[in-house]
Amino acid sequence: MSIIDSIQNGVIKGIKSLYGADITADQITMNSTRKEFEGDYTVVAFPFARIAKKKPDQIAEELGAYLVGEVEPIEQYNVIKGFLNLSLSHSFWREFLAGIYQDASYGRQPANGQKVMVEFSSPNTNKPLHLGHIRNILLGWSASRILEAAGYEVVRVQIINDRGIAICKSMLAWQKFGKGATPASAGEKGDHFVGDYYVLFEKKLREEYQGWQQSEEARKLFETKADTGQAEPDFFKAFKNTYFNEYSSLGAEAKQMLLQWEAGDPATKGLWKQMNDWVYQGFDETYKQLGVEFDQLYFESETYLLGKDAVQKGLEKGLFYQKEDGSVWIDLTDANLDQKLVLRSDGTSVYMTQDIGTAQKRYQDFGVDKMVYVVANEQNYHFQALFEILKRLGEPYAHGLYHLSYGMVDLPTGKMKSREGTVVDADDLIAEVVEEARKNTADRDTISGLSEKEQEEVIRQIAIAALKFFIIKVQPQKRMVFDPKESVDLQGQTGPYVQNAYVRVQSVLRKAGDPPLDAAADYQQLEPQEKEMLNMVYAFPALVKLAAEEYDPSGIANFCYDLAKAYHRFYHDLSILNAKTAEAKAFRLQLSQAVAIVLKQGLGLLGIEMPERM
RNA sequence: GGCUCCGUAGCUUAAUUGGAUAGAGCACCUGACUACGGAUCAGGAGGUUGCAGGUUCGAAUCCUGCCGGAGUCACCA
Repeated sequence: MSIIDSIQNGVIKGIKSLYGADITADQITMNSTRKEFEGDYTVVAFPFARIAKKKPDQIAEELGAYLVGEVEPIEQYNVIKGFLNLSLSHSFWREFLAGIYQDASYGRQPANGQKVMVEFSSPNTNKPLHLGHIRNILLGWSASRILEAAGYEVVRVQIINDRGIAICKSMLAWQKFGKGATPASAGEKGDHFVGDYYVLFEKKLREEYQGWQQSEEARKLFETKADTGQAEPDFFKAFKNTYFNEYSSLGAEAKQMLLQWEAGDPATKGLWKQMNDWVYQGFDETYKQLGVEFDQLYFESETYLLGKDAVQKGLEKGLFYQKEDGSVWIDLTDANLDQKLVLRSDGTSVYMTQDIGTAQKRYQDFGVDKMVYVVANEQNYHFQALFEILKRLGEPYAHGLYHLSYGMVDLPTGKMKSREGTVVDADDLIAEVVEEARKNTADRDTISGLSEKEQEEVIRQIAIAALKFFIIKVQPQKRMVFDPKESVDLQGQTGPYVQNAYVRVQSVLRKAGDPPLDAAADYQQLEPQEKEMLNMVYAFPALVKLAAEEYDPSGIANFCYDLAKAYHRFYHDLSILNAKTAEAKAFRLQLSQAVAIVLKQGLGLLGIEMPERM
């Protein structure tokens, strides 16, 4: 039983014995004592005023006296304006520390027998990954690590959007203009290579469209179809989609290619497979840089027809209804949602159909209890509807569905727009932070003893830490501003700052050798800096649990920063190896080890590695 | 327009889920050990928590109404 539970039980008993009232644990407001006051935990007495019919100060006083006698580790208390601050005995903290300072898995919960699937990244195959994907990937990866630490078995998946008109555009452009080039011959990463042909297609289409606008046909259309007063450029801007679908020869060719793909034409399929393979090789490099991997990939080309059976069954059960034109719908208005289409009038699937089918397939494949979808908040509505439908279909995992929704990433200059070329490329960004870390490392003489390969690895760890921490420290649902200049910062509230605290510990431990630390048990007078860290270390496992319940890694990031900060201060204020007594030295070495373990665990949950030197 | 999310120092952001004097970082200014690694530490300045009401012993947090921003309301994905 944790000390928090003990105190709560003590309060319940205390209220009963002092005032004869029954209360429950959730009526107790309790938190860590703020730094400026004496104590470890604080119980707020105000809520009991009504029950006890006394002033909060008096209640706090009486309850404090009761708890000191009742709950063993509580040694003393003080009351300030209705707040009861409780101090635990030094021996409690010494024993706690001795128990965990060598436990490298401290903070991890035992397996809970439940399985959760986390879907993240899920890119299209016609373009390289960008900053938006990075936020998605980092959130997905850290959420999965946190769930693991909370005791779940985790299955990491992505669904790859490998079909459709977009990839056909790249294929067509390559076929027409590529002259047989390959990523190898062009000396380019495969995803960038294929993305360039997508851009080329759009460029050629634009040229074609502009030429067409001068034609007789176009002029006539403008005269007959334009709204009165509509300027010519506005008209043609709005007309672009129709042009692509009905007039463009490039558009017709791309659509023809999509039809051939759907018909299973071997040549088209071959080209499609070739180009997608190039893309995957490119993606894999980026994933490797970011240190993420997946247990299972789902390809849309294999799942896009799923879900029709489910719709058919739902129709028979009366969950769905059919309109006269044959389209199938579900009425979600009583769930505060709309009527949603689940099958087109021509019998083909929509996004929703596919997602229903894919969820069912995943359950068949893995038998998971929960599914987490990491997808940007522009799809909030879609997932509400999807989850509601799966619930009504009676899917066994329906209670465990969660949409980990996150806000868009903006630049200091505003939104990222592919048309304006302001999209931040993932690989460029990674290269930039690595370069910055390299420069900073060169200014110091801290790792020159390592081999070149080891140095390179340390530089990469620092760079990736800066990037990841910068993104993960912001709560997911918030839209965030990403300033590339700040993201490469290695000082202040950053990943490298936290790494540095860990590296300091390692440095001290190397100097200390491996002395026996039994003397720590006789260390009497804990300093405030020490108690502050002990409180944090103690709170870590509960924080991991909370992060898992809320699918939110940002709290872990902020915690790691606070703990690192506390350690840096401690390190500055108090001497470890030259401590005045052997007891103090032993205790501080234990404490340093415990802090290092928590920092390594904590950053590990964010997907950030710890260097031993930096 | 309906629904959803967001609004905290110049900028980027916390706040233990309703608790004490709203806490950090960046940028700016001033300092620190011939000592365990200065990617560090200490100090200064910077706030009407978008605005106005309400609930409460207590509100950045909950409720109502405005203001501002974003997203979404497709037989697209």
